[in-house]
Amino acid sequence: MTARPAAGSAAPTRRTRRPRSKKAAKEQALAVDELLARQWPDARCELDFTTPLELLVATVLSAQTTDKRVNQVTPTLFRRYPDAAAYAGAPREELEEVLRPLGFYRAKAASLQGLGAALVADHAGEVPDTLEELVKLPGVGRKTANVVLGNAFGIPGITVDTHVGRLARRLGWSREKDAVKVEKDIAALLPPQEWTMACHRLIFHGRRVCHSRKPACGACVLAEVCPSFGEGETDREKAAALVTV
DNA sequence: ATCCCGAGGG
DNA sequence: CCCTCTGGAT
Repeated sequence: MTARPAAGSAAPTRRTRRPRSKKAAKEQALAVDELLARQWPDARCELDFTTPLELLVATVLSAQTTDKRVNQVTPTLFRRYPDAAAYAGAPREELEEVLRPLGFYRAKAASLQGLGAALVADHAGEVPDTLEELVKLPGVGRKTANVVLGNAFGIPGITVDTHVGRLARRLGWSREKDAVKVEKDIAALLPPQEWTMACHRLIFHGRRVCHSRKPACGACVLAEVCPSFGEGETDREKAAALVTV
């Protein structure tokens, strides 16, 4: 435990707000979640799928690729490879041809083959519904596993991708850069039933407003509750944001 | 040039 | 921790 300055004393000048109580932190997180829910009522998983296997495959393919482009290849993919065994037995070149527009197509083709083989070998061809089992599958990391849990099985999962990690830090929810630690920090702030949708909202917001390089703070509904408001903008933009608010 | 809801390997 | 895998949009 490190000593903290007494409340109300001449506060040390720091960029971030002084440490809040656990209760206040949770209230801020809930407020953020509600504001984002209002702003992005259509936030959801944007990958097209009808089964856990389809979502698992689509999520593996979504690495460094837009969901829109994944959705362009998955109809062909799902028709051609209807089950885990089909991916395991697919000719490598045939798989690569379908995946080529996505980027990383050789690695992704290998992932899908290995994934199909592992599902057949260890799970009777079915997609497991626990984090531990999912992350053991080749090509499936913690982020992919949580997407499948939350969106195919309805099991609360926190998806820490580039957006969720960045927004969690800007919102003061975490100071960590390690995704697993960020996940724990978010888990302590929001109730499990909010986890999956909260992540979708954070991702929507990250893509449309809270950009990595040039966040549009002037257009952000979280301006009043965000400890990072105004950071990362040019002076001109900061001034514009202030007069707009 | 930089960015996309990453994962695995060195 | 870094690097690589990859291509299309902006």
